[in-house]
Amino acid sequence: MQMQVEVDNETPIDSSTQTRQRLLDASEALFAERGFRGASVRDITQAAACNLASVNYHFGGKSNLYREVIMRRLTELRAGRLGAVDGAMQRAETEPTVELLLRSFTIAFLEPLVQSSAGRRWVNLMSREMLDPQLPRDMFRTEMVLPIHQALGHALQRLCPRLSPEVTELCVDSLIGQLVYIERLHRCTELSTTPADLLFSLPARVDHTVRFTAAAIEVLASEKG
Amino acid sequence: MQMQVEVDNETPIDSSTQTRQRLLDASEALFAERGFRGASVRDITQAAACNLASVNYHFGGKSNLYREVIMRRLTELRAGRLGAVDGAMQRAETEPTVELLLRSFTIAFLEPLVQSSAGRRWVNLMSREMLDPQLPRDMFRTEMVLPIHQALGHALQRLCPRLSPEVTELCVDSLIGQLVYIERLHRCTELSTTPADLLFSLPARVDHTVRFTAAAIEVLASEKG
DNA sequence: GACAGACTCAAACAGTCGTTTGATACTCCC
DNA sequence: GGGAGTATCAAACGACTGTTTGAGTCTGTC
Repeated sequence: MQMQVEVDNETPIDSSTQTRQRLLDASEALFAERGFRGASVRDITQAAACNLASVNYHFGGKSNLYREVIMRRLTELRAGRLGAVDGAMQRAETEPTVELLLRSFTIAFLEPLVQSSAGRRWVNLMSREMLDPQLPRDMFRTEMVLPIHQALGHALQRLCPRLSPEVTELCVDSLIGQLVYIERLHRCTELSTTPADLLFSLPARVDHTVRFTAAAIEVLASEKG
Repeated sequence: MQMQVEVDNETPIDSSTQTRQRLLDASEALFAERGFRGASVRDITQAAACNLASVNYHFGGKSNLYREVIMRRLTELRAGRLGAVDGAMQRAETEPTVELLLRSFTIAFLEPLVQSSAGRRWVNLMSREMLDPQLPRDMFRTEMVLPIHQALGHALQRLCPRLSPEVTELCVDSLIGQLVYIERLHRCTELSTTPADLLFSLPARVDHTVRFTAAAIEVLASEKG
C-alpha cells in the first residue's frame, strides 16, 4: 500500500505527501459540491481513501485543510486573467483595440471556469465562501478582484483616454457582471442541450458580450469628450 | 401566554396561526443567514419563541417549512418587475423609449432587493437554493426568470424592431447580469462606506447601467438593420 | 537488532442534528 | 360538566458531527 516513488529529493514523495495530496483533491471536490459544513471529515477521508484522523494529523483540523484548498487555486486563475490583459496590450504585431482587449479578457475569464472541472469547482467554492465566509473577509477581494479590476481599468483607459476613471471602473463592472452571469447561464443550460439553446452557446455569448460592451464603451467615450 | 386577538372571522388569528407566522418569519431570516442545513430547527424554534416540536406539528418537517418560506416571497417580486415593464410601455403621457424602459426595469429590479431586509434575505435564499437545491430544480427558472426575461425582451423588441429576437435576448441577459452584479457590489460595499465608494453609490450605478446598456442596444440595433 | 520518528488506524468522546413520543393545558360544542 | 379537538411542552431516540486517544505499523539510522 505504500507506493513509494523514487526521487533524489530531500522531501521525498512518500506515503505522507500522497495522503496530503489525496486529501486536498478529495476535499476540494467535496467542499465545492457540498460546502464547508456539508462536506464531513468522514466523507473527505473516505473519498481520499485514508483514515478519519488523517485530516487532523496532516492539517491540524478541517478549517486548515479548507484554507489550503482555496490557496492552491487562487494564484493561477489571477495570473491567467492578468496575463490576458498584458498580452492584449503588449502584442507587437497588431495595434491593441478595445474590442481585442475585451475579447482577450473575456476568453481568459470564462474559459478556465467553464472548460475544466477545476474551474467549475472554483466557482462553487467562491460562491459558497461569499455566502458563508470561512476565510478572512476581504481576502478574495484583495487578492483577486481588485488586482484584476485595476489592470483591466488601466488598460481600458489607455485605449480610451477620454473616458474618466470613474466611468472606466463602472464599465469594468458592467463587463465583469455580464461575464459572471454568463458563467451561471452556461452552467444552467449545459445540462439541457436543446437545439434552441445552441443559439446561445458560449462562443455566441462571448461574441455578443464583446460587441455589446465595446459599443457601449465607445459611445460613452465619445460622449464624455 | 395565549395572546388571542379578537376578530369576527371563521379562521380566527389564534395562537396557532401566530405560531405559524412566527415560525415563517424566524426561519426565513435564519435560512437566509445560514442556509437550509445551517439553520437548525432548534435555532428556528428558539427565535420564534416556541417549542422544538412546533415545526413538525405545524409544517410536518423542516423541508415543508422551507418551501412555504420561499413560496411566500416569490410572487410579489415577480409582480413588481413585470409591472415595471408594463408601466413603462403603457404610460400615456410620454412615448416609451429604450432608456425609460431600462431605467424603469432597473429600478424595479434593484430597489426591492437592496432597500428592504426582506429583499436582502431573498437574494441570500436564492443564492443558497442555487448552490444546494432543496426545491424542484427549475422552479425558480420557470416561475421567475423566464417570465421576466420574456416580458422585457418583448418590450425591448417593440421599441427596437430592427433587433433580432436572438440579439434581444442576449441584450436582456447583458442587463440582468449587470444588475445581479450591482446587487452583489452594493452588498459588499455597504459595510465599508469610504468616501471614495460614494462615487459608486447605487443611483450612480443605476445611471451608468441604463446609459451603458441603452448605448449598446442602440448601436446593435443600427448595425443589425 | 534496537531505537526513534513518521504515519495509519479503530475506537471512543462530547456535541448537535431532525424527528418522535406521551403528557399536559386549552378552547369549543354538546 | 364532560368529551373532542387543538396546541404546546420537556424528554428522549437514533444518527451524524469534528476531534482526541492510544495502540499499531512502517522506514531509516545507529
